[in-house]
Amino acid sequence: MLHAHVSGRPGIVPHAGCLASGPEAPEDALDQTLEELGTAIAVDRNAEIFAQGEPVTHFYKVVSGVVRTCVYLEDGHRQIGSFQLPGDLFGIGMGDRHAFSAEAVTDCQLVRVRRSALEAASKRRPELCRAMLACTFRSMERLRAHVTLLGRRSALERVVAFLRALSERQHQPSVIELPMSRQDIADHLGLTIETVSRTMTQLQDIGLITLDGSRRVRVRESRLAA
Amino acid sequence: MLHAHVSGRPGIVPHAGCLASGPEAPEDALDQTLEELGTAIAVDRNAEIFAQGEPVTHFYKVVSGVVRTCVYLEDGHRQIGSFQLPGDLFGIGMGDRHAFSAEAVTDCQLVRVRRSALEAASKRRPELCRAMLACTFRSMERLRAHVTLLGRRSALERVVAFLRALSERQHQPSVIELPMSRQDIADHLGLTIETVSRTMTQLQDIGLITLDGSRRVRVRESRLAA
DNA sequence: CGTGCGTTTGAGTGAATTCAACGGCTGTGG
DNA sequence: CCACAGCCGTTGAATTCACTCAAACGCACG
Repeated sequence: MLHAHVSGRPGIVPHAGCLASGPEAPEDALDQTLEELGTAIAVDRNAEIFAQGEPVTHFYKVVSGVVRTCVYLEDGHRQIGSFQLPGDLFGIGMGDRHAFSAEAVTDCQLVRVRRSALEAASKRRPELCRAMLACTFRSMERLRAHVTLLGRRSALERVVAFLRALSERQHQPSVIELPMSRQDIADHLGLTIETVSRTMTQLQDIGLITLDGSRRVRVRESRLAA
Repeated sequence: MLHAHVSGRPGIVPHAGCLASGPEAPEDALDQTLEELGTAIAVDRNAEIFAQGEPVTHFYKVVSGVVRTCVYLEDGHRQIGSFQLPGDLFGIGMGDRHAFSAEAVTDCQLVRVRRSALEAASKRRPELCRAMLACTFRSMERLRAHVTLLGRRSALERVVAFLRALSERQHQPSVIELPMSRQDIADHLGLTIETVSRTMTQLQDIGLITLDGSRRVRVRESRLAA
């Protein structure tokens, strides 16, 4: 079911980090401003929020659900740069055109803000600019961590790191809900779907995790040590 | 370690893929401010500029030479996130501690600015904050491009992309000077030194490039097609 | 109770790594 | 000026890990 249903119109802008960014002190003002200036929209699972190459007209915040930002390569491959979880901002950038696409991994509730509105507000209120800066830096930290992950690590290390990152943002750290498909995970970690699957079962065989269906992972022991 | 001669440079240096960021319109103010507030320093080849985990006290701009920013992993591996070329800024971030190290690839002339000084200036002058934001966004674009590169591409594609990015920042696009070692390139592309070497000679066998010593590459034909 | 998609599992292949040795440039000291 | 040492880069051989191709499984949905 590929079908959009973005109340209003399709969207906007480049994204943020690697696996989300939680709200924090300096961003409270930004967060609040987005809510004030923005409008709530609903997006269906797998719907496109904005496409690579489109003009950047809006910024977004995830209220509920999960969003993926990805690049489609000439050879048909897809690279998922990051997943956005509730509380994360994405689409904030400077370019006139989106460098990547954003798509809903699950049904989503988003807040959408006109780029022009946010820019106008940030001119009046310098602290907004500082908040955006802080937000962007944190996105960059995560992106950098992802570069390190993709650099020279085994399939097992990648999957473990991925699960750990997810678990850190979950309420119940010992039970990880995977909102995305194996294909999504593979495209994020630079692996194939088969390798992700094999690695998961390998982790189960080792005794690190227990698979409860394909979308739920129970973590044995307290921690996923590398 | 102190050495001046920081003439205001004309705005040049377009930037490229995953290699640094060149000054542009919105950053001119930032660029100029750095020169005003900062002091010139010289750094020897392979010297450490700052280390992972150290408190963030300064920001830097490359005047001449090349800098690498890298992360050292527990297992001893090193991941080079990016190379900074003349005109590029680095070390700008929000955290109290550096998430990565910076080292001189060649002898370098840098401009160093106290973090506190820049922050104070940016409070007085909102346009500085906006300039930093723009600068950071561009860094992020490059980082994102690098993630895509590392995701799922062959050694040949990685090396070609790397050479292309370098050539785009070179005065003579058809002659690429490599300031860094094979090990540096390998750690940047997520490959081994042997694979980088083999791929280079392979490119030469194909007829795409000519190696003129290990640090100079002549590009045959006009373009390095993917 | 089928149908279809996503996931798992299997077998074989291939690209990049590891291990190992050689070659060549640079800089230093005789 | 030449000889040598040390480092960096290249090349070779064998191995390994992830990929490709292919088929079976299982769960959700109609």
